[in-house]
Amino acid sequence: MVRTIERLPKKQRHQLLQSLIEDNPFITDQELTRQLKVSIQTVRLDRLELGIPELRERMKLMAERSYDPVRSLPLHEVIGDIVDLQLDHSGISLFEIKEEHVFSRTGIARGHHVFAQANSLAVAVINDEIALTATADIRFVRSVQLGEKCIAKAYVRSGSGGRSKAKVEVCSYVGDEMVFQGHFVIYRSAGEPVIEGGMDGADRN
Amino acid sequence: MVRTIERLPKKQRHQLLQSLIEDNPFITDQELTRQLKVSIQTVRLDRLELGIPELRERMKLMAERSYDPVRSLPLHEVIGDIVDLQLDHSGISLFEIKEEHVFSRTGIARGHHVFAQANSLAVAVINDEIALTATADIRFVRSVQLGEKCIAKAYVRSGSGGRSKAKVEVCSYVGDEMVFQGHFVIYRSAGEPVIEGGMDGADRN
DNA sequence: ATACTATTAGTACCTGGTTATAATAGCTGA
DNA sequence: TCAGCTATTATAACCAGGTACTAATAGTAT
Repeated sequence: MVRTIERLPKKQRHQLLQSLIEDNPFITDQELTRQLKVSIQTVRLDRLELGIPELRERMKLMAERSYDPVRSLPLHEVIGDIVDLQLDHSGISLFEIKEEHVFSRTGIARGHHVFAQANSLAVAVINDEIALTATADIRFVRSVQLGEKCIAKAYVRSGSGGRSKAKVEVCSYVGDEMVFQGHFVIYRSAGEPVIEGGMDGADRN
Repeated sequence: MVRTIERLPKKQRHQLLQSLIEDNPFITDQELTRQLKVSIQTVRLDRLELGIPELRERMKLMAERSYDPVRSLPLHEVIGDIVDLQLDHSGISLFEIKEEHVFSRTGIARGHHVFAQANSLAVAVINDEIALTATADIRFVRSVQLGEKCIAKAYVRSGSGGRSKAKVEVCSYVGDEMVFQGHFVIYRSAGEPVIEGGMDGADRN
């Protein structure tokens, strides 16, 4: 094994290749050939062994991940899945904390996502054509972690009649633990409730 | 002009092509050929005229945008573009209200987007490794419309020292008009500010 | 010597295009 | 009516960046 010192042993080359691709996924096999000082076939065999897809596949994967219609618009229309809705009375929604909702360093959910779930629910529970948040007084009781499922429960406290403001209280839980509490005041259009029945609210935008 | 009704006039085809690619950037010319009922050459001429790059270029652009090491984190994590940041003192961010942020029926921005901008800024302005929103007291002064540009200004009111809580006031404007006001209480890790100098904060995720 | 691994080489083929050239259809203005 | 124009389609050469397969070579271990 008088391996010419020029070239690394296979294992080390694999590691180097891994890291080269990792910190520049846009590198071609040609370039790798030059940097690793081995033939292009070797580079390709190495990729095969390591299960690293070709340049175009890598780009496609990155593009797809960033395109994912849910992910790219993390704050879409309604945040969370509304699983129960009694208009002008109460509602429940579920929201799972995913990668895109957390501080990457700590895995703790950004406050505005937790707020968004509560706000969406508070607006959805108001049985009116137009409902807008006027004020909110909120408290993040404890931080919510990546992977946890947030259950938000909303109760209309007053203003369920035809008045122009409604008060809604929303509490969010992970398991039994309360993680968020908020008092919302919601403007409503004019007490002209749109009769839509007690649907799941998915089409109430 | 007894154009066989099968095919659309050029202008409409261009529009259709635009929207087809827009809501599926991964479509090939082959598929477009089938959907538009014209030859692949026509599809390519159309792309040329419209300045739409080929599939691979589109994927590459998407991949690059999502990969850009500086931009990718702030883009996903912070809502709004931070244009000025004086740590522990003040900050300004811009956020344009787009289709995906409004109630489709009314064109009015959903409250949680306006909140998200303010919350992001309030957290960003705190010069600490970990900063979390504890409580917030917010008021939506007037509704924000589709297309309007929200300018959020944050000022640290107290707690800029090493204390474990900081108070931040954020006001958002459209032009001269105040549209949102919020008082945030932000938890900070332990008063161990990371010295980064007065940078623009782009690398503070 | 034999078998085995690592490396290199070469060829055919693939996708999803670009570029250039040409042919065709259909209408338009003089 | 006919030249000229636009829109469309066809054809062929070429490209990047690969995959898949076959084969040759060098060195090493048994």
